[in-house]
Amino acid sequence: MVKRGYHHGNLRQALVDAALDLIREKGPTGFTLSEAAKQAGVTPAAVYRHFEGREDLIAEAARQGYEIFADLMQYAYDKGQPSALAAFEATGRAYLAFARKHPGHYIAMFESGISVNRTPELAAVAKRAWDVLEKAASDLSQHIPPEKRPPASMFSAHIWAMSHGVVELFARNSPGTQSPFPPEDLLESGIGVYLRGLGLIPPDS
Amino acid sequence: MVKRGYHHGNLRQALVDAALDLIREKGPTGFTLSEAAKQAGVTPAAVYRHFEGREDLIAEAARQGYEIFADLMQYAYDKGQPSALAAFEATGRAYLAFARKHPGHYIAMFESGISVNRTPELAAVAKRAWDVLEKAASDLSQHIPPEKRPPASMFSAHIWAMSHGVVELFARNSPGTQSPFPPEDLLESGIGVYLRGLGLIPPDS
DNA sequence: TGTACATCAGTGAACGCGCGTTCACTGATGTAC
DNA sequence: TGTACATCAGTGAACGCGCGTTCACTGATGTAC
Repeated sequence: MVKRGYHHGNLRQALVDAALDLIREKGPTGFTLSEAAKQAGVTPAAVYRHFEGREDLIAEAARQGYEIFADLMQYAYDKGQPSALAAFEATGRAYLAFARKHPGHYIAMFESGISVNRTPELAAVAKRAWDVLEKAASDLSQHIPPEKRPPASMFSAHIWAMSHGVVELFARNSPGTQSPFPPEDLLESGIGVYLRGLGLIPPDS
Repeated sequence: MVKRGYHHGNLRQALVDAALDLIREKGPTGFTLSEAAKQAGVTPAAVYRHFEGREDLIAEAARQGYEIFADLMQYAYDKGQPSALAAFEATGRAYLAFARKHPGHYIAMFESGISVNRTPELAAVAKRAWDVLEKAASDLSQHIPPEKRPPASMFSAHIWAMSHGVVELFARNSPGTQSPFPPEDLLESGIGVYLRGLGLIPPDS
């Protein structure tokens, strides 16, 4: 435990961390500025030294999430090189791994209702993450004859949609109750079938 | 405009309808029991003649949504008969059509945080909808040699995940900003690639 | 058909609560000389 | 090295608000005779 007196030292980040905890535990609805302040050991009013308000705090949590997310995607992509297929599949797995490992960030990003266009910084970092996936899809589609090749943006949108759907429906408690299969397997097999449909892996495994 | 005096006549349903409107407009967070009551032209206290409370009202909205949803899925399935492929594709389209046409219901069902296991009725009707999709997937997979055939529940989970992902990311305003493609096209092409991957439609369209 | 009465579906006032936000303030820290 | 002072980062009290919920009530409706 770090000693502190009147001045906190790093209150801004402590508030973001508290917000992430609360968002994870209680959902974006249950999160309150006052409680985040309390958890950081500080008066609600102190929050206003660092953020414009409640929304601004959530937005910062989401921004940090996108930053981590983009880094993870980039790392997965790099690690899969030089195989375009390996790189692509690694980014798919990274998506789910991120959702699992950083649920607070994930919720702040995708379920809190804050728009990615809220600030230019937020839009930029979201685009960075997205671009990694699109790059991986683009690399991979070089193996498809040009006349049969779907646009990389469509390709990656399909994968993003399936990944997001698996997370929302099966990797969290909400409406899909529990999954009939582990979400990781579900996503991996789903992407497998999809890639087979594009002729990128052999028709029979 | 229907005349009414002291007694409303059909307050229960009027409250559900008001809730659906508010949920659509302001999200599940923005929805308040008091406002729903006001919109139905009634005192907040009157709500308690018909519902146990706020959550119960949302749950009823979700239940009605699942009812409509299951009916739509069933109708699409039936209409596609006797072709298993046509039936399956129709259910996929029905998913997106439902989300578009009944956004309030969709949000209450999938984004409001209420659990499908809240009541037996809710669980039952959700299962009914889900079973139609699984049946369609099961019919269709009869055309796959048994040893290569994925479990129908996995098959349908993939499709559900992609459908849900497309809706969440691209058919609503939230984080995917706007889609690079119309969501309907995105889902249709995604499912097409997937079915090709299962060998259910010819490799080259 | 008319009356008495039970039941039902609403009212309206009140409650306690926690929220986000504001404000003047003060204690701690850093810096110029 | 010591002192004066500006700046910074917190406090704590207060605010107005709308929320969900409760309660005793009353007006409207339906039914038995």
